[in-house]
Amino acid sequence: MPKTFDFTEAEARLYHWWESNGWFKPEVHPDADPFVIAIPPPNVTGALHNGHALFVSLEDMMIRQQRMAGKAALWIPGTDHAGIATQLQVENMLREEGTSRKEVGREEFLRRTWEWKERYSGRIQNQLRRLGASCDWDRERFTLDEGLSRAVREAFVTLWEQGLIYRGPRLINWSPGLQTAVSDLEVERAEEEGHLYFFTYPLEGGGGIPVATTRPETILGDTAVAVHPADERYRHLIGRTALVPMLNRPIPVIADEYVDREFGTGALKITPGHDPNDYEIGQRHGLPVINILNEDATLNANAGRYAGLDRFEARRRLWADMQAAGLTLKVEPHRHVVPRSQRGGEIVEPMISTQWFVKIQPLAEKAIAAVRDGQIRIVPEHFERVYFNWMENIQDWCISRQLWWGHRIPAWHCADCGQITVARQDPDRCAHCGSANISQDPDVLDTWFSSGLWPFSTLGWPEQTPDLQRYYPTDIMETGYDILFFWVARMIMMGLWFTGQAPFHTVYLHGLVRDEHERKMSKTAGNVADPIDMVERYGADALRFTLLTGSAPGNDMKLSESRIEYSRNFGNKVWQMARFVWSNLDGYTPQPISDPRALDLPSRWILSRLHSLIGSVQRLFDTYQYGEAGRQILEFLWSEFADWSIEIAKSALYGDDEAARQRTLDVLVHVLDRSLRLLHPYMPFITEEIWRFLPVDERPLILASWPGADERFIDPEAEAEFSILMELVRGIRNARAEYKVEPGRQITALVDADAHRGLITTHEHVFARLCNVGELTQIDSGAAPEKAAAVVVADVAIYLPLADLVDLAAERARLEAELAQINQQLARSEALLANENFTTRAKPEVVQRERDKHAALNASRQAVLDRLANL
RNA sequence: GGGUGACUAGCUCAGUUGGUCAGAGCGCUUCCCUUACAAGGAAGAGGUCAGGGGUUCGAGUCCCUUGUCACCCA
Repeated sequence: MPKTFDFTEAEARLYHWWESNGWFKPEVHPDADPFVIAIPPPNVTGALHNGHALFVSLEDMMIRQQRMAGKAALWIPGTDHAGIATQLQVENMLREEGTSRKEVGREEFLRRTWEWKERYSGRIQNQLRRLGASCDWDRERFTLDEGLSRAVREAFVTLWEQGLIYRGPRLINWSPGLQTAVSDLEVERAEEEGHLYFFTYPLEGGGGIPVATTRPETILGDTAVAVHPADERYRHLIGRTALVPMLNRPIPVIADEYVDREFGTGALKITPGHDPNDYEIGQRHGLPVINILNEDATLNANAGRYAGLDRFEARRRLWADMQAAGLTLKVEPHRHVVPRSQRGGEIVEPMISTQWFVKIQPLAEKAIAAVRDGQIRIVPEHFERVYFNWMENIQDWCISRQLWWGHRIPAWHCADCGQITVARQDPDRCAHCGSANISQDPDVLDTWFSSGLWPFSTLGWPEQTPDLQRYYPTDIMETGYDILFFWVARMIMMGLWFTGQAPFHTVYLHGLVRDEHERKMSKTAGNVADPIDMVERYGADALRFTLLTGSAPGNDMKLSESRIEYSRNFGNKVWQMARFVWSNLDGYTPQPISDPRALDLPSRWILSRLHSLIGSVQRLFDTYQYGEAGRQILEFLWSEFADWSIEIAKSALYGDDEAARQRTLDVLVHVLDRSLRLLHPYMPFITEEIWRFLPVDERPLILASWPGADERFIDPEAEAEFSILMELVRGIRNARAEYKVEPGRQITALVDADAHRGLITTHEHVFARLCNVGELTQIDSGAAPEKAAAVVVADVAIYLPLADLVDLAAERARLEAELAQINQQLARSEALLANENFTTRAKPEVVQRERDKHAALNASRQAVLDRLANL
């Protein structure tokens, strides 16, 4: 084995080896139960950032573990066409070329976008490979693939036929920058500094009502002024007619309890065409709806002389004119919520527009029920409440986008009869009047409409393909909580609706990876870090292990480089452990361990620890606690196997007893073997590379079986006995450090061990190796010399005669401190045991453990007291 | 307004069947290049687990409440 692991070289080689042998495919276990994850498809023209690296690590870990557990593990990779994001990129490119999408036309634009897609789609595949993703590349999908497009069409037509898709004018969110409608979810609202404009709404026949607004230009679209019916100030004005400033359009003064008497002037201008609340009020009162905006957010003819002006320019001009007309009162600074486009960042305008909608209620009901009755489980559980909270207040989904990049809506408008034909096959005639004068709707579907079908469209739906039959429903949907509504909820709704089955039984939501300023990774924030940078510096295993152990499900994490470095160091540590074992394998033939009870104490101890670890890891995996499992594996390997087992094993390995050597190697290899299996889903590369050097299994580690805990190795007695040895070693090391004994200086020790005399004499080599004690001599109680440091554990007292170093006063102080500590613990223990409620109601093993502890403490206390008396 | 989460060592964070759970990394102090590993080893210092109340024999761990912060939805 090389002295260190060259991850750069090995990662590429191993990945190719795995992939070219078809080991990422579920067919490696043709008859097994499947285990399926559909990847959350990243934007095809994007690049993966550290947030993506987290999901890749998690999903690959799940897939690898299940594959080792014998499942037909299938991880379906793929990408999303990401309508708005991609179109924006291509439009930017065109702008740089001095042209625009409207200039080049739809066909040319799409050609250019496909070109763009081809150029960038390889980037994500490469990144996934670099991270070690063991996905089945033969089953890779893209949302605009022919098959997936068929699925989209089938879904759309079905919903239309079921009366669940409708088209009509509604108040929607209009993004003037993107020139498309966007869904509620694609609008981000934040408080911003703005102004509150106070003015007088003139009344026909004289007088006026003071009104306040944050968007004066919307005055031009007002169709009423509302006051609270119980407001004494304005009550008498209800029923009168107001005149829209500058336009002199007459509108009624109405009464509505929605009006907040405390806000502004207590009177509210109503603009149903450009405000959701006003729209509601307008509906209640049968008010007309006036749209004053063009698609680019300039004002239209309804704005009279302001037509053609940009919305903000119109605001200034109108206000100036109103000022000149003496209608304005004051302008105050005001914090208010401003809706902005999630993608473009510009202010979104509520606007009346004819769009396509999904009547979502019937779908949502099924989706709520599926989680409610446990068909689908969300991890961590508290997100179920978040899910219900949203689902129960869900609004119809605006699915049309005025974009070109996406699935074109399969609807044709008839120029003759005005009817709509929705069809699975492109029609050439109107289904209603037979006219050939039809044209396809120009809009495309919201990207999430196709993503919602992902778990089954990737497997061939609507065709009943063998893959669909074998691998659907999938098992786990692992993704970030930030797209719970965008995507997960819609997959659940559409999965249930179209396949009659929940698309997965578990939703595992990971937290967000944030940068050092705790910002979410996003292209707009410009803080995206390419995970490959870290892979190149520390290796994929280090990054993966860090991401997997650094956070709890649903919790955000800050990715710190020092943590990645530590993971890299851990990988190296594992490599060195393996190299040590490997270097002792000359002439060794592995033997299974047949009788654990025949082994020495350190062996029984580490085997017991290992198998309890295996059990613990299994329990943690079963409850999705991957981080904790990973940390326990590290803790075991580093703090138990390396620090104790390997060190102690050296005595046998360097000795002359061939049988002992064989037994020791059997144990080391056994532990290493199982540990590598446990670690492989976390650190696939280094573990696979080590595996190749060990005489353990013919199969590659990626296909090796997942270990199970073997009860025969669980040995609480050995663990208890060995912990005494550990405590003694630590005590001696501590005493040596306190008395500043040079590490290289071998010392002798006198032992006064009561019942544990045998334990000490049998393990002299342990003390020799771990704390450099050359010779252990048994002595009678009280026979220790004065000038010696005492180390006490249970009924064992070890004296280190450090004549020239031991200062009696210091030693007394040391022992006094220890006594105080023992007394403290003893007091707690005694109080507990004296409590009848505890001894009768606590679990027996807990009580027994407390009794053992109490006995040991008592023994220690007596020994320390004796020693103090003798000093 | 509705909902969710966080508050644990100087910093970043683990701690999900309630009983060695008071931990890890980094940082800090003191030693050691001991033939697997200085990407390492050994020994330490450091926290009344935000405040209060409750359930329990026993609570960072469950319940209520207060405070601060963050996020989501309207």
